Amino acid sequence: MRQLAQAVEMSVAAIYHHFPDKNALYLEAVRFAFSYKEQVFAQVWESDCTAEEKLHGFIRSLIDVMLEDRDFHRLMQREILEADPERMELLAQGVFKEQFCLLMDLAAELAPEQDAHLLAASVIGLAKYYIEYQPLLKNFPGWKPEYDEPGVIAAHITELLLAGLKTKAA
Amino acid sequence: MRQLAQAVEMSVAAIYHHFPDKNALYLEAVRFAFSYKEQVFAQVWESDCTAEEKLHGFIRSLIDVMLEDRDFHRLMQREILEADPERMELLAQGVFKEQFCLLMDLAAELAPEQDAHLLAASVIGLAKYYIEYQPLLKNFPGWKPEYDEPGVIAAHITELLLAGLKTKAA
DNA sequence: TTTAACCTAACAAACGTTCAGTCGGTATAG
DNA sequence: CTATACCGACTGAACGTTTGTTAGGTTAAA
Repeated sequence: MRQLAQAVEMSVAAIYHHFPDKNALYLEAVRFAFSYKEQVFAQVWESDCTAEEKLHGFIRSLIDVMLEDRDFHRLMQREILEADPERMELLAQGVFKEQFCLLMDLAAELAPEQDAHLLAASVIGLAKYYIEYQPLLKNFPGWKPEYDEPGVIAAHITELLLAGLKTKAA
Repeated sequence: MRQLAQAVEMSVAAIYHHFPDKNALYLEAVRFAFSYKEQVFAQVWESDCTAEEKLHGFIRSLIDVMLEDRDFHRLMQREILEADPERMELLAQGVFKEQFCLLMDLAAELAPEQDAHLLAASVIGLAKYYIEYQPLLKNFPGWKPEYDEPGVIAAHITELLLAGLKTKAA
C-alpha cells in the first residue's frame, strides 16, 4: 500500500478514503485490467473473413496481448492460480465467458462434429503456453530465435489445429 | 517460518539451524518436490510400445501427476511465474530438460519433417491448460462432467495432436 | 456549514532473523 | 574410570522491519 501510494503520489490514508480495504482495491484493479483488453478481440470477431482466418486472428491477438503486457499476463495467471471457487466464478462470468463462447462458436463452425468446448480450451492452452513458458523454453535445445516472433508461434498453432480438425472431420 | 515450524513440530530457530535462510529452504523444497515426480515418467519411456502409444502415455502421466497433487502443480506454476532468468535456467537444466528432450525425440519420430521443439511444447501446453484452468472452464457453457476424467482429456489431446501431425506430414 | 479529499502519525500484528543458552552424546586427556 | 572439552540439535525470547489499517485533524470547494 505504501509503494502504491508513492506511485500515485498520494498518502496511504487517501487510498483508504477511496477503497474500503486492500482486497477491494486489488479486485477493482483486476477488473479494470481485464475490461481494458477486451476491445482487442472485438475487431477480430467483427471482421468479415473466413473461419480459418478468424481462428488465426484470434490466436495472434491472444499472443500479442499477452506478449505486449507481461504484467497483465502475470496478473491474470496469478488470479487463476490463487482464486477460490467463488472468485473463479466471478472471473468466468464477468470477464472471460464472452470471449470463450465466441471461440466455441468458431470451433463449432470449423469442426461441427467435434467437441467445441475442448477445442476452444485447446486454442487458448496452446497460445498461453508458448508465452508463459518462453523464458523456460529458451533454455532447451532446439530453440530458435524466430520463436520470439508472435507471427511464427501463431502460424504454428493455427496450422496444427486446422490440420488436426480437418483430419478428424474426414 | 512460524507456520512451518509448527507443522514440523520444531522451533523456528531449529529450522535456521538446518537452513541458512528462508530462500535456501524454499529452493531445497522445490528441488525435492520436482525430483520426486520424475520417476513417474521413466516407465513411460522405458515401455516397449509404439510412438503413438508413448505419446498417449506421456500425456496421461502428465495429467495424472498434476491432478493428483495440485499443491505440487501450484508450486511449479508459481516458480515459473516468479522466477528470474538465472533461477529459470537452473530449473530448466536441473529439472525439466531431460523430460523435454525425450519428448522432442518422440515428436521427431512421429513427424520427422516438423519442428520438434514447437511440437513438444504444444504437448505440454495442451495438457497443462486443461488442469490449470479446469476450475475456470467448469463455469463455461458446454462443460461436461466427463472432463473431470483424466482419460477423456488425455484421449482428446492425443487424438488432436496425432491427427494434426499426420495431415501436415502428408 | 457541510462534505469530500487529503494529510501526519500512529497502531497492532506478522514477518524474517538472531542471540544466548540448554541438553544429550562422544571423543580425548589424566 | 572419570573429568573435560566439544559437538550438533534444539529452545525461548527478543530484534528490527514491514505489513494492513485507522484515528484525528486540515484544507478547499459547494
